[in-house]
Amino acid sequence: MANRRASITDLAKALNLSTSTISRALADHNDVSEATKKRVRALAEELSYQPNQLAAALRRGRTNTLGVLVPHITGHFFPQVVNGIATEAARLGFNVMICQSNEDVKQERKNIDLLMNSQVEGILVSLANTTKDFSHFEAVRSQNVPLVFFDRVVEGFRGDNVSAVMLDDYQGAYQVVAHLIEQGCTRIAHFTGPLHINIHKGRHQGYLDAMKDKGLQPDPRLTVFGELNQKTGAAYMRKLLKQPERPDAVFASNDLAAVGALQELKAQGLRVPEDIAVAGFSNEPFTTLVEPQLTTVDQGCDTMGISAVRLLQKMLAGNPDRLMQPRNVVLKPKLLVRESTMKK
Amino acid sequence: MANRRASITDLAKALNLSTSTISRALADHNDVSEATKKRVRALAEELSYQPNQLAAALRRGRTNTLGVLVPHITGHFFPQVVNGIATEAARLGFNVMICQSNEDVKQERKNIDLLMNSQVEGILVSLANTTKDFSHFEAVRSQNVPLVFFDRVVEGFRGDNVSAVMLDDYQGAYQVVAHLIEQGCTRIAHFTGPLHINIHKGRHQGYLDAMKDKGLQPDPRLTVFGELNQKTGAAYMRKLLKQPERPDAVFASNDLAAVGALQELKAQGLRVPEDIAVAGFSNEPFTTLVEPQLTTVDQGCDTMGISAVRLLQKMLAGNPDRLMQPRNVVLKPKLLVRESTMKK
DNA sequence: CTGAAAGCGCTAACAC
DNA sequence: GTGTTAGCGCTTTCAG
Repeated sequence: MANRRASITDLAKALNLSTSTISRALADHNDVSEATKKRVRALAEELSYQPNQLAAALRRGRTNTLGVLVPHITGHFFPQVVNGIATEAARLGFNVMICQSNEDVKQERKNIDLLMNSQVEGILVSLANTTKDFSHFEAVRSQNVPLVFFDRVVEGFRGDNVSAVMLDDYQGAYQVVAHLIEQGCTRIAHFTGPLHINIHKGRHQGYLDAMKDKGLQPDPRLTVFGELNQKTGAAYMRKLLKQPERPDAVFASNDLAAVGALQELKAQGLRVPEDIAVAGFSNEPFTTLVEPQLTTVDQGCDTMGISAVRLLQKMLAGNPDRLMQPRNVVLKPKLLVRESTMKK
Repeated sequence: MANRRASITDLAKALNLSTSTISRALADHNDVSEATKKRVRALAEELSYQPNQLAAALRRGRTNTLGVLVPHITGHFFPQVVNGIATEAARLGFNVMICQSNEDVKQERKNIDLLMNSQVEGILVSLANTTKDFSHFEAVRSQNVPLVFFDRVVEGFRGDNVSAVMLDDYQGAYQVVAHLIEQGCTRIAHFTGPLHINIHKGRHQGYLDAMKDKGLQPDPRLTVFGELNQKTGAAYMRKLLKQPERPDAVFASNDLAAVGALQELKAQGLRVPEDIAVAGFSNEPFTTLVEPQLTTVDQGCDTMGISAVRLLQKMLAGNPDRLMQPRNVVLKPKLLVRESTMKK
């Protein structure tokens, strides 16, 4: 009843062949006669033989597996990127092992260990937002397991066989603001998160530079710093509307805050975009479900996953004695103009 | 430079000890002297030794890994369930291997093979919606690898060590409709997907029974069958509004269709819920972002994941000679009443 | 075309 | 406390 799984040895005994012949037959080597192959396959099928990857990988010294570590497996962004990773990895013949850190350095460290213990051939990581110490990546680097950071990348940790893929947040924000100005807006407010996080820093700078380049002086009273969610977005909007000179547009660094602003405006009887235009960032699925539909920036999540895997693949394929220089890929975001900013 | 990973053998040589002692020291066995343990640990640290799980698992005959197969890794529902699975599995000391079938039986089959080859100790599956043939699960069952289906379960495939976790869709729909009737609605329309899919069947039946139980005769012209998304939801609504006797409520079998209906109503200048109430199903994140906020049914995704793992754990822990009878867990959904149906 | 033999890195009897 | 030995299931020289 316990039905031990059939092994190559079992097949060998049953067919009165050696294990090597069985192994070769199953691998479809050309130096095995068709007749034997047929017999082997038939029996394998009959016993529903399943090769033991553990043993094969141990013997070969190759697992054909990539490790992925993300802060969350939920939400919109990361699952999308992971999907890109999984798809591209499958295309290249790799399996993928996925872990989440839950934004916790402790778990991040534990998962990196787990991936290393599992003998993955390369690792793709997006950092927990509390990660300040990178010692757990030392082992990865020192054993020359290629490492690609994506989206949330490290400034302080580089080296051979360590690369990064990120989005050009600056560019994305710049495009949004330039578009708003083109629509005739001049007093453009900006909701931003903490500037020590690279995405917010980039988006904020893009906002400032676009303003200046178009000859507008950004009014510091129109930039609001803080948490960015639906609630705070609404609160920030309310605050701004109380000021004497109110804005004619809002660019929020994420979509949730933009929706909050949108709802507050509607609640106060203001029209969007006629009175005040609103734009977000990330192209969350709900941006097409609110009214008016929200202008935002698409981050090409799949592309990020795909690029990350390709980068890894390059390091894997490269000459092992001549490690790859660190390389950064910066992806171009895409402005999606929708109703919430279309004045003309 | 190539920096081969340190092995137990390396440690043994360096310290002039046997591999068994090293192995025991690292595992913190009590029959190794503290002094030796210290030396071993120190060197292991220095060489940043990483145990090779492959070898250990091969030797032990246990991988401590559960396999998960979902139709998608994106969207809202599945990542949430997978999160529940991963969290509970971690709590129980299991690793998790996640695959997606992309709703394709071919890939489903391939992934099941992959999981079996990887020697997972149990498998959690939500079926691709095109899966009609279950032969690929035969191998799983025949080798007594415990199997838990969740959300999308099979009717035709059962056996020892095969269980299922699902949502009581009937109950959820019943609650929604009972609530609508309580709000004074009598002409309640229903948007449903194809009835051969168990979730739609259950929800439809819940709708019918709730009506009848409350003394209302469901009008067949108010039930619309078809694809359920934002676009079709709007279209179905438009169609219904053209009929002479229009509904005073709509219960859509998913949230996207409900939002479509909502938008159509607003576009035609009707008030929700005053003129027509609207309810959906699934508690998608966007249901609190639309206006009015959408009444819906929460499926307790995490709970589903957690239950599935616990069920698996029970089978794993059970007497291997006395296989566990198939068991089904049916989870209770939770009605979330929001603005879109609050008439009173 | 097939077989014998070695070994991937680790663990677990079994000895002493 | 520590060492010896065997072997998990597979692949891969090397011989024939």
